[in-house]
Amino acid sequence: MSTELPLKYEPQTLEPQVMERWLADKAFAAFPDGRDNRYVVMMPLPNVTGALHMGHAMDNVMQDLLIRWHRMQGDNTLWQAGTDHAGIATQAVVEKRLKEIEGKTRHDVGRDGLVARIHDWAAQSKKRIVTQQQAMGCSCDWDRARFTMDEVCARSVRHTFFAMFRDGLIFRGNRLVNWDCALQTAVADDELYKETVQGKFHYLRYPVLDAEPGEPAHVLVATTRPETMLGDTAVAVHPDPAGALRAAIVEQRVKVAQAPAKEAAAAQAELDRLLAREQDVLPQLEQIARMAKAGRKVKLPLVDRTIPIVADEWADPSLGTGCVKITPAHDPNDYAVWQRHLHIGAVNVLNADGTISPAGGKYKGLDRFVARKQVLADLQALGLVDKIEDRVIEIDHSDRSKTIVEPYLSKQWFVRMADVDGGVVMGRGTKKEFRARGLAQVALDASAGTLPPFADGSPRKQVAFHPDPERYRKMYDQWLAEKRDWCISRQLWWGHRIPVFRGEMPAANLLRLEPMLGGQLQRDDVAAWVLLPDGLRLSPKDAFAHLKGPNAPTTVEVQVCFREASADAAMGPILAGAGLQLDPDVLDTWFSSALWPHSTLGWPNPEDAKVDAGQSPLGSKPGQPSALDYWYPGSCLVTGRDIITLWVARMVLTGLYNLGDVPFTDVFLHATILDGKGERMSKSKGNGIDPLDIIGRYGADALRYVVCELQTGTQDIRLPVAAISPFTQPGEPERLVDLATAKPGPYLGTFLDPETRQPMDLIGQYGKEGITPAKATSERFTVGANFCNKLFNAARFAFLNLRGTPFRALRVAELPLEDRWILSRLAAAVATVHGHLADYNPSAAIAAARDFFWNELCDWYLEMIKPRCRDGADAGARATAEQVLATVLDQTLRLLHPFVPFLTETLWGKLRELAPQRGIETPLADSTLLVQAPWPRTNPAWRDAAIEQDLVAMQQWCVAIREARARYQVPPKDRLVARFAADGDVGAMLQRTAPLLGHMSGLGEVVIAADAQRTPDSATVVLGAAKVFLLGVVDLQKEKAKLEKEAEKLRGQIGGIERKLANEGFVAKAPPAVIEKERASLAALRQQLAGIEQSLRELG
RNA sequence: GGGCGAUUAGCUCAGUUGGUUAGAGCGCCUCCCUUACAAGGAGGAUGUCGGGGGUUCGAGUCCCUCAUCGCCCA
Repeated sequence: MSTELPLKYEPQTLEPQVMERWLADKAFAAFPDGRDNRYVVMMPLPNVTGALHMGHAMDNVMQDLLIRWHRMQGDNTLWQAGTDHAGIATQAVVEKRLKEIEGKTRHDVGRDGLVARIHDWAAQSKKRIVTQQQAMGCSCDWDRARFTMDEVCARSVRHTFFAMFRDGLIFRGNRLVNWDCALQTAVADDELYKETVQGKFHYLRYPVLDAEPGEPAHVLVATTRPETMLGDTAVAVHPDPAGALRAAIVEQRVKVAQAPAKEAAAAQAELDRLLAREQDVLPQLEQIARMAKAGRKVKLPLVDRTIPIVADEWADPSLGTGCVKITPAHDPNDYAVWQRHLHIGAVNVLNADGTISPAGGKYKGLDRFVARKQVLADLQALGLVDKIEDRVIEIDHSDRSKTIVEPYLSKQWFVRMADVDGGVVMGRGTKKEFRARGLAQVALDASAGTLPPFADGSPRKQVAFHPDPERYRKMYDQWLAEKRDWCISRQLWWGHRIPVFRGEMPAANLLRLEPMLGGQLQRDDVAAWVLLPDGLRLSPKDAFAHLKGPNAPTTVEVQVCFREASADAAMGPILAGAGLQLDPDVLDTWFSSALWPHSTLGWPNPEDAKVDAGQSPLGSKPGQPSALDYWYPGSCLVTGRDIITLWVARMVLTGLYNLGDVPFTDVFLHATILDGKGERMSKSKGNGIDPLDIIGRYGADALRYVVCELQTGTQDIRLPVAAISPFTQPGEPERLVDLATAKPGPYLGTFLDPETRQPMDLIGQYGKEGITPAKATSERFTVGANFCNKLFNAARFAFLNLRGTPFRALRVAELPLEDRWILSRLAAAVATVHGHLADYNPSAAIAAARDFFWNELCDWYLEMIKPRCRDGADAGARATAEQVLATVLDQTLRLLHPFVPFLTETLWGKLRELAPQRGIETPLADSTLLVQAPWPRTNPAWRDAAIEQDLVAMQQWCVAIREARARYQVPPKDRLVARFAADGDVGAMLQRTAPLLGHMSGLGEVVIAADAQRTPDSATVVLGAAKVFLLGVVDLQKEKAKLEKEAEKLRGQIGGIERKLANEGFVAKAPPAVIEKERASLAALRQQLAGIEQSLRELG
């Protein structure tokens, strides 16, 4: 470290120097060694879509806090860094730019071309992210950074897919997805947003086939999307319309009875409507329900299909026509009806681009919105449109393309989460192998602690959540308990391609291949399945047998997967000859992220994992285990609540599946960062602010301090954010624009400056559009900057007084009072901070550290030793003060280092120069860099309850005297004469602390005597049973008013306790200890009141 | 619609198993540029603990209910 400390605290120059030093020294690098105590944190990999925001800052700071804390405790500590390729998000960003800048679509540049461009984008993003993380002080092992698409991770993905495919856990099936017709891909639920639009509700008539006398000629249904009728496969009616309607009426009656006045009319109107339906609609519904039971059918117009009427509770007799058209391929609820009535089938009438498919008959090829008009016109011409109503509807839109998404039935790949007959082998081939019922179940067992023990009988580790174990475990368990299959395919080009060759072929062809394939299929690096047209999936062996049997189908689908990616190129052409093609889809990003805790360590084989040039190898060395053997399972996953299901659960189950062990034992769920409006910060909302903006203004330590302070428990954090207006003139004062109230600008992430009405760009993406960039700030961070400034100056004070005095072995018992006190408080603070960190409570930890440093070390200790540090003071006393000061500063810097690493590291270097050996009885263990120095340990011998008690009492007197000085406006430099009227314990305490008390409260002369007398011009301060008279300051009126006020307050408190003690119930039922406590405090308060009343009498 | 949570000082948040008249930081008011620090020091003011009901000798804390807000899942 540089030996010269600047005069002022300047994080902007200091922090980069410190990080440079850490990186040059490879201070964060981890290597397996002989230590058994390990600490491993796998960074929740940020995605390469763009830059990090404050939510990531929270995540990274929490991890760095734990990592630095454990590193200092001597654990072999690995913080695994890296990034996620984030399939759809990244592809969408790059496609958007391609369109904007070059006017091209992905089809123009082709699959390889697009992927190459995304790689370029990802490389830039990764660089930016690392810059941000290093600026925040993240102490990751940068030589091990991974990317979910690099060779090491890709091999893990491949081997995992292969194993699950071989085990029958991965399969291809039907699924209703949200289809983005513009991007031509499925989008996830969290990539949707709803928009309310003015739409229409169309009532359509479907003619009843062979209507019998008395039966309606038509069934009336209603829809907002008439073109979907082309895909209808049934019409549904409630099986018991009368009962259901009756139930609705009863429920509504209750609502009417309970409705508050302002809602009464609306509730009554709804009840009236339901009652009317009993007359108007119900009779016909009853009849249709009977028809459904009789298996009657209707004729679907335009496509001339005959479809059944089914009885299903989805059809609500209190809504619409009471009957519902069922389009399983294009509506989630209808899909559910299909699952209950499989015989009705499903007809997909859309192509991937949103045009009508051949199943739509003569509408084939029309865009869905064109088809909508055409279908409606044709139905009208046939007189089958009953009426059309205006209606406000909410429609899902794709966040990526901003277009309306369509529910769309498509074939997707899934991981089976449910239990499997015969179970699933976990950790196959490892020493930890065991059998589980299914993937979801094994993850449930991990949180419940019900995983089977290891072969040697020792318990398998489990997963615990913090800081609210029950709440978070419930979230995790409830999601997993559904055991819903995990859809892992995405219709994208960016990602890990699904490594399955598949295609249909005549059964005869397959049989002809049997002699050739027989041997191949015995190999353990090839897996294949044969699917029969009815969906039955058979192993090749069973398939050959089946195809030779009596009910053999004519065509089958064959799926083949190789364990090694290299086999694809070799086998691809051969398989193509048999009609098998590599599946075009890619895997869900979460599939590769789920493997992160072991893929990064080189699974399946760290010995030959191909890391990048210059990176730390993952394999074993003579006498040292591989990275995987040494660091798996890891320790703690630090992430946000929203990711519990998406990620935590999946990491647990893949870890167990591949390695037979959990990926980590603890999950720390930190708060979500919200903006000033209380909305979650996110890239897609454009309200995320760049930590670098904050760091540039306040410093990384200030950012970290505040982020730690904000992390209290389970409470989400509101962070009001302002823009620094870029439209002020030079010389004009800075103007902050509150983004919670500022009007939004033309693009996401832009706002209007209220003064100039000009737009500002807060996310730095609209330079091309000519929008002025603006930096964000939040005044919350001044607290952190102030703290750092205080620390800097306190250390500077110490440095001014440290003169390289050599270490001497001191005996604590012989030290002056203030030294013994600060050592006692230090020991307490170390224990408290450590305890709060162990409880995953950074806010309480930093508050405790701050309280010690500021309220005890700075406010009292540094002031108390000033007399000893002055020139001319006793040399021995001064040397002792220096040694204690150096020791306390040493321990304080260590204690604060995980929170504010840059500043503490800087001060550490200077401290080591000025006090090369620190310690009291013996020298403390030293380290060149603080980042690698040992964490302070509580020295129980330093704790001294009696001295702490004395000092607390002394401080109370001091504050009371200062308050009197403030009240009488005694100038700070005036030394007062004080007469303490005290004896017994209080008198003894005052005797012991008199010199300190005198110094700290500006007393010139101190008298302590049981019979001390006031002078007429004395101010009186009463504390408990004792008083002090401050001579020569009094203003009689002020003095009386003050004493009256104190007396009044005491009378109030006494009254409260007296009432409580007079309450028979309290005395009878409260625990004796509580009653005793009340009696004691009553006595003390009465004594104090008596003292004040006496003083009042003396004043006349 | 189902689940999980939140609502405490002007702002952002603490408040452990129910137990004196509820705390912190920021902001605010008064005084002080005292030789580490004005990004500081000394002192001070500030609350119907979202509304209503209940349990209890005693409720910010436990229960019910309503309102508002957030997150996850459908």
